Formats: sequence, C-alpha cells, structure tokens
Amino acid sequence: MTRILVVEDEPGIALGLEDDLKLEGYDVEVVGDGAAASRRAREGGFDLILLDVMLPGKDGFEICRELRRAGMRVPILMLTAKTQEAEKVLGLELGADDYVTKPFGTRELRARIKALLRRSTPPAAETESYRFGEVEIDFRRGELRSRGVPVELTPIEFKLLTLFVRAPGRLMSREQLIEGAWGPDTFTSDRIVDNHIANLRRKIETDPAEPRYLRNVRGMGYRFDG
Amino acid sequence: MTRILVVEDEPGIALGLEDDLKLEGYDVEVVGDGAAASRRAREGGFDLILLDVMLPGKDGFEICRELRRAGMRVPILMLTAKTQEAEKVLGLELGADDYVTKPFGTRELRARIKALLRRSTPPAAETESYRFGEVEIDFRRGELRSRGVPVELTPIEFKLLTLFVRAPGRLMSREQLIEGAWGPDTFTSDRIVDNHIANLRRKIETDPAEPRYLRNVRGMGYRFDG
DNA sequence: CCTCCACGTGACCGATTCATGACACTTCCC
DNA sequence: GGGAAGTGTCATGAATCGGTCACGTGGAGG
Repeated sequence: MTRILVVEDEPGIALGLEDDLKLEGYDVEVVGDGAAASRRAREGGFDLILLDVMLPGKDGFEICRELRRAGMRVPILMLTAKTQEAEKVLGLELGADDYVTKPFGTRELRARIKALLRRSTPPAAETESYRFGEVEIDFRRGELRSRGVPVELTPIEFKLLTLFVRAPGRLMSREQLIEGAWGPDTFTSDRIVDNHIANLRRKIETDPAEPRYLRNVRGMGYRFDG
Repeated sequence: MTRILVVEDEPGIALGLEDDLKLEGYDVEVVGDGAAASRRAREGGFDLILLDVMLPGKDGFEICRELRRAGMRVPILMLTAKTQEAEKVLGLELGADDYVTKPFGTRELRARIKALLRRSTPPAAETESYRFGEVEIDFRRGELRSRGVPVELTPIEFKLLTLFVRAPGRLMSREQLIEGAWGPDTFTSDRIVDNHIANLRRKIETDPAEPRYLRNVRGMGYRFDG
C-alpha cells in the first residue's frame, strides 16, 4: 500500500485531500503543523509527502530543507499559493521534487502524485547509484564520477541527467524534460534543453560529437541509452 | 460519442449551451436543478459535467462534493459568476477540475472542455509497442526496428506509421492521413502522402514494389495490413 | 564593489527533411 | 486499343532541426 503524508493546516482542504487520496487507494495520514510533520516524516515509512508551504510555525520550505538535510529522500510535492518565481526556485532548490500551485484541480494533483511516484519508485528500490559505461551517479550525494574521477555538474544538469537515468531508453520530449527538470508552468524556450544536453555530453560522453548515451531523436526529443 | 451533462437552471443560458455544444458534435443532456443533476450524474455515462454554481436547492459546490464522495471521477467543469467563487472551485475540498467565470465566450468554453477531455482520456489506446512481420515499432523509445536492427524514420514517417498501426486493416483516405500526421488545418497537396508512403515502404517492406503492409486502395487511399 | 558561475536567449551553420512538380507506369473504362 | 485517372518515383529548391557559440543577466561569494 502506498502511504502518503499530508501536511496541511486548513481543515477543509486537509479533509478534501484525505478523501480524494483515499478514494484513489492511497493510505493517507494527515498532520496539521510543521513540528508534527517533521517528526512524523522522520519516522519514515511514507512513499510521498504532500507539503503545504503555508503552515503555522515552521513553514513548508523549512521542513523540506530539514528533511533533506537529515538525508530523507522521500519524494516531496509542495503546495504553493502563488506562482512567484522565487518560491518555485526556492522549493526546488531545497529539495522538493515537484510542486503544484493553488488553486488546482484534483485531476492535476492526482496526475502529479502518480508521476512522482512512478519517477521515484524504481531508484528507491535499487541502490542509490547508477552506472553506465565509465560513469557513475551517486544520487545520495548528488555526485557524478567518470572513471572514478569526480565531475562537476550544475544543478540543472544533474536534474536532467537524473530524469534520463530514471527512465532509460525512453524517448523524452523537450517539453517533458523541461517540466521534469525545471518544474511545471515553466515558460521558456525549448532550445534551452539542447544547450544543457550539449554541456552534459561534454562531461559524460567519450566522444561528444558521437554521443552514445544522450541520443537525439530528430523532431521528437532525446533518449538516454544506458 | 462524447456525452456532456449540462446543469443549468436559467433556460436562456441552458439553451445556448446546448446548441453550441451540439454544434461541436457532443451529445448533450440538460437538467435544471440540483436534485436531478445529482441523480442523473450518478447514473453515469457522461464524459464531462458542466456544472453551474448557482442553482435552486442544492448548489453546484455541494453537488460536486457529493459526486466526488460517491467516487465519481467524471471531469467536472464549473460555471461561476465571480472570481472569488472560482478560486473556491479549484480549492481542494471540492474536487472540480476546472472552472469558467461568467460571462464567458463560447470559444473559451469549448477550449476548456476540449482540454479537460483530452487530459482525462489518455489511458485509452496507448500501447507500448507493436509488431508486424519482422518489424517492431517501439513507441516508448520512439524507434523502429527491423529484425532487431534500428531503422531511422523521419518524424512524419513515424507519425504516419503510428496512425496506420493504431488502426490496422482500416482504409484511410489521404485527407485523413494528412490530418492525422500533419495536424488539422494543414493545407498541402494530397500527393505528399504518396511520397512518404513510398519512403516508408522502402524502410519496412521486404519488397517495396510489392508492398505487403502498406497497401494502396485505388481511388480511396491506403490501408495497413498487419 | 568586483568576479565568477550558472543560466537563458538569440543567432549561425550545416545536415536532414520536406513539399512541389514532373514524368513514367499502371489500372480502369469506353 | 486508346485515353483518362491514379499511383510510384525522382530531382530540386525551401524549410526545418539540432549543435554550437557569443552575449547579457543575475546571484553568490569574496
């Protein structure tokens, strides 16, 4: 049974969430304040945390940061009220995996939860690292080594590569990649993906001109063969 | 046929909605009060519910909540008078999927309905792969293999073949193929299809001169036999 | 205050892909 | 058999796409 921890202080919303998620077949637990959330989350056993930003006392950002600091890698889905850029960036940098801005439809929420669970289940089951060729990714430490030599990746590069590695062999459109690495509601040019792909190739491909791992599928997107 | 339940008490608006949606090709049923709406919706069979907030007796909010509690997952599009109400709609406690504020244009309404239907129907005919003869088309990878060897397809070729494969044995006119592979509102010559079919045949047929899969039906179009 | 770095944008170039029109061949009907 | 319509195929400019670079911005850190 998939367990979800809902952190939400407003009773009406909390109740609605609980009902809806239970209907979806999840095992739901609700807590209403930051302290309780923090405590409960650390005890572990959840497959996903739904975290409201606005909370009495400790806010969502802080909780998120705390959990990550403590080494918790549960997928975190943040609920934010505003679309403000700062909040997005902050949330994602603090280690949230995705966020939804209020107001939103339940369908969207369900979809995001599903997507997040799908994305994060396999690597949770296996080890905390992934290797292909001479390259090894250490998710826990956020590091990458090639032939054992550490290679520096920028945050976006790491996020992108993570997306690929978690869905090897799967064709990803630029749109999907942007949504995955930058977050939803990101308004930016598709071509930015190409740029970062190029940079990644320089760092992980033996011959960046003839990429073996980060392959382009013309007119459709990119695919990671590993 | 896509069925839409319209819940609206004001006859003028109801009639307008009905006409417009029927023109769009939907199968429309209208009810004028909350009780009837609730009853009718529970009986099921609708692909979308258009729900006015202001209703005699039970209001739209309540109906929405009821339906969700009852486990109905039909997409619900709410009609609200003010923006404040609208915010509430997408609040979590309700479970609506989207809203439109009055007054609204028919164009906007149509667009939202379409979007909602699109979002909520994807799990339909999405197979991961399809094989015929020695050829295998892998949708996840965005790749086609013949005897296991990858064959490069151009985007249009891929789309065309996908269309065929999703409707094996069905005669498709050039017009239909253009609409499907190029998109609607494409203005181009029919003959372009023949060109790409020829290219496809070279790539997937054992003997392109005697095509076994991509068959022509004289005067009609093409058919995929797989 | 300055520097460095990550990032987004726009532009360029070369390669691929596409649409068009032409021509030859086939099929069908008279 | 002959003509008309339909289809297969090719060559040719035009358009598109992906890789790459240079530049500007903004934030972090010194």
